[in-house]
Amino acid sequence: MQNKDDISKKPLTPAMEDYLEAIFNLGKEKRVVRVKDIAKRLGVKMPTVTNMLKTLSKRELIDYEKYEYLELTEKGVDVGREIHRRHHILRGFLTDILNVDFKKADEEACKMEHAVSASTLDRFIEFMEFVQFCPRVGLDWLEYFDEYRLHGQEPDKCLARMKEFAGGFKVRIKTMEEVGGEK
Amino acid sequence: MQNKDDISKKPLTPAMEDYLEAIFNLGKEKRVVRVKDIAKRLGVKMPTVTNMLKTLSKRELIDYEKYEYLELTEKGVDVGREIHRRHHILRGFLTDILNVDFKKADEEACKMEHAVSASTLDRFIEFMEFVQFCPRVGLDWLEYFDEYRLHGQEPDKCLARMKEFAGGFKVRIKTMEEVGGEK
DNA sequence: GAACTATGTTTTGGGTGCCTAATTATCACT
DNA sequence: AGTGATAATTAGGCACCCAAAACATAGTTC
Repeated sequence: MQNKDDISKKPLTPAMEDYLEAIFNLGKEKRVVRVKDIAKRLGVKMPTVTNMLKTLSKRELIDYEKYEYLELTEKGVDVGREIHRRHHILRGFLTDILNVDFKKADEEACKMEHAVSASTLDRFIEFMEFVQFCPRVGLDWLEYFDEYRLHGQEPDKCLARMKEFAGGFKVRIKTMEEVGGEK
Repeated sequence: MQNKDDISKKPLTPAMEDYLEAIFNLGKEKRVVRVKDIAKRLGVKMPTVTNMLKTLSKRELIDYEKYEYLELTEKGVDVGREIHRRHHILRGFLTDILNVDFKKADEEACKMEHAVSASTLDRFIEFMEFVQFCPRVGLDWLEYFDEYRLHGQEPDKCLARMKEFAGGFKVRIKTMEEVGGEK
């Protein structure tokens, strides 16, 4: 009893999560999931996959008999979906907010998804919702960011935009020492 | 010649980067850096540190003779400073933008700092600068985000705030399917 | 039904990163 | 100089992740 519980309580390693995500995604793309496909998707060799499948099977995250098809268990699906969700959210943040190109965003999201806690991930979601939701920043605000990025710090431009729909008001500009810099 | 080059080209592992960052920070805090201090800082045992020091020494990232003081090489300082900078920026993003509490932000920045490329990190910096810099979103905008987080989606409030300094205007609200959601 | 092909598995081994236990070096003090 | 406390190292082992090579299974083709 304690033995079984111990197994299910052990935290998953990042690699396990990657495999479950890959299997989850392949399961949605194809009729059956093959060892070969998993290997290709993750850029590893087939024996490596076989090993991991045995581990995942012991953990009751997949149903798997050798030489047979494999399927995620209910628990496995939960994990796979959660990791896929993280990936999706973080990639969305990188592409939509920070304007990172898709390929790079996809790669980095794949690493970040193991570093970020559930609660912090929620903050990412709330933040992205907020950006879209609050009229003060939503709309074409992100386009301004793009301009800012590409043409350097031009407060006049940003100010001018502001004044288009608001009266003049005081601007407080913090020094950037605390944000960026090692000097 | 090829041998030596190979050594310097191999990418650093996350663990190596953590050690270099720790040594870099300790070097600024104390007169000398001890194995014991590194172990305490990173939450590992002393033999583990000794092992890693040998590795880092082979890579010419530290100068180190056993039982003697250790120092970062020029190359080691560069890496240490860069990692420290990443840590600082990402933690700043988590605390200042997403409102994650310091302790958790510090922990997660420590993992994220190995996942994010230099160029993406620059986007983080630019974004944070932009938030402070552009009067349209700077100022007390982040306080609005906090309210939004804590009291749920209340477009009226956000709209009301907006109207305080701008005339009424149309609001476009995107569905969140693409941002959050697995359903 | 024998050879061929695609796919999956086992065996063996390497690299990293961590640990414990036992050993050795260093320093301060009398 | 000798002794004890502190610091650092060596030795040995475990978990995780990967890969090359040899072997196993099933299906196809002639």
